[in-house]
This record gives sequence, structure tokens and C-alpha cells, in this order.
Amino acid sequence: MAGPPTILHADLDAFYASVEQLLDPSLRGLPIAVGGGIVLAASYEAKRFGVASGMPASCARQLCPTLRFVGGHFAEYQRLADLVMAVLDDFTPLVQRISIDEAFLDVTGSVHLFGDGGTIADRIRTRVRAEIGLPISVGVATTKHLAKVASQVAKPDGLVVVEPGTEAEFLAPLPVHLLWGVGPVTEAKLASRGIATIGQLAGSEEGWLRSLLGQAVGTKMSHLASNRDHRSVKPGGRASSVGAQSGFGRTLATAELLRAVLGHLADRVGGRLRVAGRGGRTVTVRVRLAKLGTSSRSITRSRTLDQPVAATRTLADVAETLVLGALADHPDWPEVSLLAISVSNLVAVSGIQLELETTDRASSDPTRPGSATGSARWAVDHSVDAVRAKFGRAAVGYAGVTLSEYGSVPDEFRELAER
DNA sequence: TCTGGGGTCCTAGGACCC
DNA sequence: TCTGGGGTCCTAGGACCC
Repeated sequence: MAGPPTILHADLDAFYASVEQLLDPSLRGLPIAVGGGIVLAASYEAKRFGVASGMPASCARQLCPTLRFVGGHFAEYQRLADLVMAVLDDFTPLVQRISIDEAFLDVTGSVHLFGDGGTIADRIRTRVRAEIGLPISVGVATTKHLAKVASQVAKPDGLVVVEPGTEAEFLAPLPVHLLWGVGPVTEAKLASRGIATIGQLAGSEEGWLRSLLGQAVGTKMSHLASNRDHRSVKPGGRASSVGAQSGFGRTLATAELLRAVLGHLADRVGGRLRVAGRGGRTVTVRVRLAKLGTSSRSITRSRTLDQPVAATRTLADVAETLVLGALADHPDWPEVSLLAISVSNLVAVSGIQLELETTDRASSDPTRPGSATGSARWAVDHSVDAVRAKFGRAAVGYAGVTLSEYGSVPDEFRELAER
């Protein structure tokens, strides 16, 4: 007699902007944007002018001349979002947080305690508004994906319940871009075949969709459109890669600049890995290359090592080798506009293990984790990590390089995004 | 000597999400 | 208007093993 599951998707509205309006009442009701050179979040008042996140500030100001830019209170975003998540935890242990401001809840086992899905969603919205002061939209359905679509439809500050049995008629008139996984490319491919709504998508043959969109995407779209997607809510879950990137406009890639930026990025990534007690075998770099007056292209290079690494200097050395190799392959693209380092194939690694691993085997290749210098590297990292644990990140800089002249995004924001 | 199929890992690139 | 930073997942080819 087990009925269908009851899944909620709870999503804070225009989160960063809503927090700013909560902290400063004079901003309430006004079009505001969080960010500096680009819009990181826009209030609903600003969205009505067409302002959207990711938009350059100049463009946003043209759309909305009265737009106010406000600095981000990054620690507050994290603290308030955590309070909201704690409210969700009161209704079920099955909470899957998928970003700072949204989560899935499986409340199937909770309905006998708190009431049906719509009642629970109502209580969540009331509590979040009363206790934290933020608007939150909730979608209720029998599957995760449909709950997410419902919460998007509910925005702003709304609640949408899709009753079991009404899924198809709910989805049919909605545009395909509301489906999770449909971005500009997929939307355009579908539009070229006359498919604009989820109903039209559901009416398309699965094999035909696979040939149009590819095996995985085609299958997924077919399942989503006809609500045959039944992934379960999975609490917890650790990241499978750790990375950092830095854009610096149109700058000529001197060897000094590459070294400095890669050192800084390796420091960020290595520090986070060590704090998490993890190391990774695969180091990937991304280089965005640009030519003046033309578009940019990005290339990636990766290398998989025998042993997991987390040492800043080792990561920096591997990354530098990869970047130089990538640049050598593209001599006609002289300018570098972004560098990124990512580490994947992650495994749990204790500090002791890392130390042993780097001292056990000597090697003349400095990019290998078994380098003879490994012990010294571990000692340096360990000292830096210890100071930072006490006094914060800024207490110790890597190689005395702050790179403030290149970074356009404050470090606080990076740390927020790391969560 | 050449033929076949399956599985896993690695690498580069692309689409998408918040 | 191609701008930020941190992620996930998929594809396709090649190497290698059985």
C-alpha cells in the first residue's frame, strides 16, 4: 500500500539579493544586484528589468538605470543558508543539499507526522519566512525532477503541488528549458525540429531524440518529459573534484605570470584538499586562449599520476608543465585570458600518508609525487595550513604573491563557492 | 598469422548547473 | 554582452589487457 513518494524541492529566491535586502531594509523593494564587474545575483525588482545573473554590470545598468550594486556579505550568505537547511532537517533526515540555496527532501516517511507534502511545504515556507526572514519557493511532486520544475514555476515566493496523476498535464504546456539539463544548445536543437514545449518533447519518439541529442541526453530528456525519472534523494555526498580558476582579462602570458597564477591556484586547491584530508591522482588544467578582436577558445590538458597528490608545489609544477605544453601546441593564440587547475580521482589521504608517500621514493622528476623534495614540501604546506587554521587564509600568502591586481572576484566569494 | 569482442583506464572537449 | 568561479556528467578515440 505504499503510495508514490513525496519529494520536495526547496529553493531560496534570488538568494544573495534577498539577504542584502534582509540586512539593509532600505534596499527592500528596490532593484539591486550583488557583485562588481558582473551580476552575481539580482533582486526580483531588478529581474523585472531583464537583469540576470552572469550579466556584465554595464549591460545591467543599461537595462535598469536605477540599479544599485551592493557588496556581498559572504559569511552571512553561508550562515543564513545553513539556518534554512536546519529548518529542512526538522521535517526529514532525507535532505539532499545541491547548492548553497537549494535542496531536495524526501518526506514520504514524514507525512504521517506533519501532514501531506503541500502541508509540509507550507510549514517550511512559513518557518523560513518567520525565523530567518527569507522568501523560499517549494515544489512538491512524486519525483525529484518534477519537484524542481514545480519550484521554478512557483517562483517567486510560491508553492506548487503537482498531484499524483496530474504530472503529464502539468508538464505539457511548459517550455523545454525548464527541464534540468536543457540549456541553450539543446533548446536550439529541439526548436529546430519544432519542439518548444515539454508536451511536444514527451510526444517524441525516444530513439529519434537519442539520434538528435545523443545517447545519454536523448534518453534523459525522454524520461524527464514523460516523468519516468525516479532518482532517489541522497543525503550527503562529497565532491569528486576540487578546482580553482582565475580570469585576468587579456594579458600576455609571460612565464612569470603563469608561474604566479598557477602557484596561487595550486595553493588554493592544495589547501582545500589537505583540509579535507584528500588527495587526487588526476591534475587537469584549463587555458582560455584569446586573440585580439576574435573569439576565445579553451583547451584542457590533464595528467594522471601514480599517487594522489595534495602538495601545493607538486600541483603547481604539474600544472605548469601541462600549461606550457598546451601553449606550445597553440602558438597562434598568444594571449591567455584564464587559467584553471582541477584535481580529480580523489581519495582519502591522511597527512601522515602524504608525508610517507612523498618521502618514500626519491625521484629526479620534480613533477612526480615521489620527488626527493616532497618532504620539504609537505612540511611547508603543513606549517601554512596550521597558521591559516588559527588566523585565516590571508595570514600566509603563497610565495608572497597576492595577485590582487589580477583577481576581480574577492576571495571571500571564492570560499563561499567552495562549499 | 590474423581474426573477434569486451572491459577498463586515460585524455580532450563540450553541455549544463548554481 | 562573451563577462566569474566552482562544479557534474557525457562522448569519443586510443591504449592496453584478456
